[in-house]
Amino acid sequence: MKSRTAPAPLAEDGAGPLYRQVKRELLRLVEAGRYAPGDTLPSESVIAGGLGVSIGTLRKAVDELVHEHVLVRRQGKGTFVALHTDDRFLFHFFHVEAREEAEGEPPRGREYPQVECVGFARGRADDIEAQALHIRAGDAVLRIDNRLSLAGRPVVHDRLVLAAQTFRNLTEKRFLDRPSTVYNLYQRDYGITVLRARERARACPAGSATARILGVAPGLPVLEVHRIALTFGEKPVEYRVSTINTAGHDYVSVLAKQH
Amino acid sequence: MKSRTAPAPLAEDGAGPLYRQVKRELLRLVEAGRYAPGDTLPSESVIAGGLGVSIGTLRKAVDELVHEHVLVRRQGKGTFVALHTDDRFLFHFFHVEAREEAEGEPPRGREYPQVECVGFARGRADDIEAQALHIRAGDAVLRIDNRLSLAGRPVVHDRLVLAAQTFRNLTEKRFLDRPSTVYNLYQRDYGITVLRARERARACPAGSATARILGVAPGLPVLEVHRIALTFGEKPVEYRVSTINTAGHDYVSVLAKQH
DNA sequence: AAGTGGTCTAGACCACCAT
DNA sequence: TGGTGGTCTAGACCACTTA
Repeated sequence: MKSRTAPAPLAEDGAGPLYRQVKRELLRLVEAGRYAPGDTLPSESVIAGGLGVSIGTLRKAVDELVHEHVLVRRQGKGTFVALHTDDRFLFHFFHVEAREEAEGEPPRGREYPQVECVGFARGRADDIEAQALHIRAGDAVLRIDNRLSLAGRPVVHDRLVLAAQTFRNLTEKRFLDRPSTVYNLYQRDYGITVLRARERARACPAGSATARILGVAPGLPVLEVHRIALTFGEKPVEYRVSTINTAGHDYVSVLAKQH
Repeated sequence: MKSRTAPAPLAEDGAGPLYRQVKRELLRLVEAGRYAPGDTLPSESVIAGGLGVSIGTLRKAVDELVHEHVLVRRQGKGTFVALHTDDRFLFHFFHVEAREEAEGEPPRGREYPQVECVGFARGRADDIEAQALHIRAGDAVLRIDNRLSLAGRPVVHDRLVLAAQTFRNLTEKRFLDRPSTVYNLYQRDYGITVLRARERARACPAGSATARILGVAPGLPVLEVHRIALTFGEKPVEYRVSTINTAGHDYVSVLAKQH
């Protein structure tokens, strides 16, 4: 969809540099759904004119939003509100990779996990879930269990916990029928864009449920990753516990700058 | 130290946008030691003039280098080659945090680890170490074992493996007498700046050596983090295996943008 | 050819720091 | 007070996409 109308001029309340005010204003428009995921924004000169700032200032604001994956620029085409359909986004949040065994192993690069839903239940939040999702203990939640396989072998057990109030009418069928990733579902059906996530990892012995799902012996050391996915305003959207069989795979991360 | 002289004009070979060429040139000067860690660079207008580009273009190049932690800007003072003494850098590479136990727990924020050297030995690289450090199996290496404690309790066993050829004359005494972090030692004494690192984590049972160092039962699930620290040109500098007792602590990471 | 983002420039002014 | 980086502007031109 195309958003043709330019935004109204900035209010005068502005704290800090002008380009930050512009950035906050754009963020506000995206958050409010004025510009929806996938939309083409008005051209830079139109936005700049509408807000009453120079194009250089507008560009600096957009630069930061692009860097934060809120917007995407494509030369010659326009500026878009980021969509969670690209492969790029999948690997932004999926960090499990096969370990290169011997030397002669071909570096197969990143692999798509095959996802299989093995549980979909409604329940009441326990203390930990409530704290993670900023809801009250006892509030209604959805608990979804998935098995992720790489090269045909089960490697990860994901348990997703969602506030039922946020994801109204989310049924197992709707969940299974999603065309793309889970985060794409959140965005497309609930207007929720996952911007970033906090993760904490620890080693622990496999519990019986996980052991069954992954096909390993109970008590085997596995990696448990607790993730809280956040949207605008640091609001928690999803609490996820990933249990990873690290016998042949690693949890991978890169520290500091990529370029 | 102050670097007063402006760089020479850019060669004409330039591929890509001008600001990238400028960035490469500045990077080259830092790499070559022309601007050393801690140095004040010439002012932006002087550099821009020397290179024959506008100040805006120079600033865009510096922007990227600041973002990659190669340079640091301080308003009113100047632009500096980044030093690895700031606390900021410590936590850039130290990602272990106490788990908040119950609700009433005070959020103590990040804690400095207390480091204790428990081993310093010379040896020959095995296949894995050689591959990690881009040297040949059998080449001379240093192996340093440290115990890291948080709030007085041993939590991490670090084994550092370094190519002896890169770190000539590094003795146990010199290592112990370092004034600051290990990465600061690399930079100050060997001119090696660690820019980024790749890490791979997995769960496994504690080996006997680690169990002894951490004071846990052998076989307890622990988190093993394999890190390769890189300097300019993606050159590996250090191979480090951190073994973490995750009974009361987590390995923490943030995905996607921080701002 | 027209419209978009990407680069580059030149200059004015502000905010901060040292002296 | 003078020098530094930080912000903002206005305009020219380039590179890419679409029609």
